[in-house]
Amino acid sequence: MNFERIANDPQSKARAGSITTDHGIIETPIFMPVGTAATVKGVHQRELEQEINPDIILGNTYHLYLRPKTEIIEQAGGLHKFMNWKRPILTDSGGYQVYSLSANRKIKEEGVKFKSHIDGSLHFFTPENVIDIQRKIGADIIMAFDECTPYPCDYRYAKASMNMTHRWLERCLIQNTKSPFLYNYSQTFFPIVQGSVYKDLRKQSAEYIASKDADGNAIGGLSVGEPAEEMYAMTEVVCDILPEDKPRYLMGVGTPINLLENVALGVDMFDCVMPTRNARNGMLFSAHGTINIKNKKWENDFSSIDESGYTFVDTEYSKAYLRHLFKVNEMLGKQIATIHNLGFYLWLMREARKRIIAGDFYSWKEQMVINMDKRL
RNA sequence: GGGGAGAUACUCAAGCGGCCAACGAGGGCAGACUGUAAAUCUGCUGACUACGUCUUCGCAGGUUCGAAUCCUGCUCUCCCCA
Repeated sequence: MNFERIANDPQSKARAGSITTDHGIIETPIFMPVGTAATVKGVHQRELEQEINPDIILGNTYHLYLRPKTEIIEQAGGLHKFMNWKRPILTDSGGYQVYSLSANRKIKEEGVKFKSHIDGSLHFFTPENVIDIQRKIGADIIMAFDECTPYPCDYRYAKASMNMTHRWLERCLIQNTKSPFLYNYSQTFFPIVQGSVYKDLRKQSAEYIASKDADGNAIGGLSVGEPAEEMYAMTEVVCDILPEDKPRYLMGVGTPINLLENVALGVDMFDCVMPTRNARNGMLFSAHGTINIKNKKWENDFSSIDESGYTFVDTEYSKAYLRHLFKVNEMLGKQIATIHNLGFYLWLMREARKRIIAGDFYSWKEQMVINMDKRL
């Protein structure tokens, strides 16, 4: 994997770049749609590729390991072939499930014992076997096994958790060098910065992660309930330490405004379930704010979903029609909303990239943040 | 014609003397959602001059301190037999 920096914004720390992988080029900044269970929920691969057009998507180690099971993906020849997606894929390690499934797991130094949310069976994730599973899944970018620190979190816990994530990183790195690629392309490993909302911990963690000289670095443990200002403060601290010549991935973020603010701080990659999950729940994002398409006010609004036309659904369907589909709980409504939201998110990042290259990103971002901070 | 059952809020449907403005579900209205246990979850849903008041359980009377609940009559609906 190779990262090339193409432009820096003169008035912020935003940068435009290009990541080359064996499955294609990723132009940054990028938003990566989340496809946890080998599908970006509600979207056909054809629509994803041709309409939404992201350079890379996500998969999830924990969920794929449980279903369909790692071996099945291996038999299929890797996740790309299994799900018919030819562009790059990044898999999260299951570190987020350590956080989100906290009721069903036990953390120890050796690893994390999970009780399957599907059948109650016991599973043990370690830094080593998580690397092995990700080998078999075959994502282009694989993530370190970490603990996504909860919020709020006291200093002592945050520090201990961060240190454990660092120790786990050492083990991930060893395993990553030991285990050969299983398919005919290479996989890149990203370590993850933790440290909760404590600047000194974040600084310490970022320095530690930077010392590993990985091909890309991730910032985890944010967007877990903390105020946006705290998130920005942490990404700023961390981005200033992580190497400039390597892509920076802010995990799990976020709202369109979060994306732009973090791009301005030097983040290159994002992923978040928000555009897809919220779409299924009737929330649409746009350059002028968010709308809840289920609201009565759209009942007889026959204007197009979004005149900007990021994807075909924006201009081919009206708000009134989309509201109707939601009211009668037709699956097409969720599909249309998902395509729209992802189309918008991807447009937002492409536009940011253009602005960075053009040199007017900062003023554009400032105006966009104001425009998007509305409820329509 | 004979016998039986029933009418409860937008709908379906509990309640069968006071804890009932009335369970529950649907519908309606609104809110939440940030490395997806989420096509999920939460709140409100008789009216108001709103921590109180008023009007509601087919209609009209009655019994009772007190009725959606008991009694009488009426109207309507459904089922069975002829």
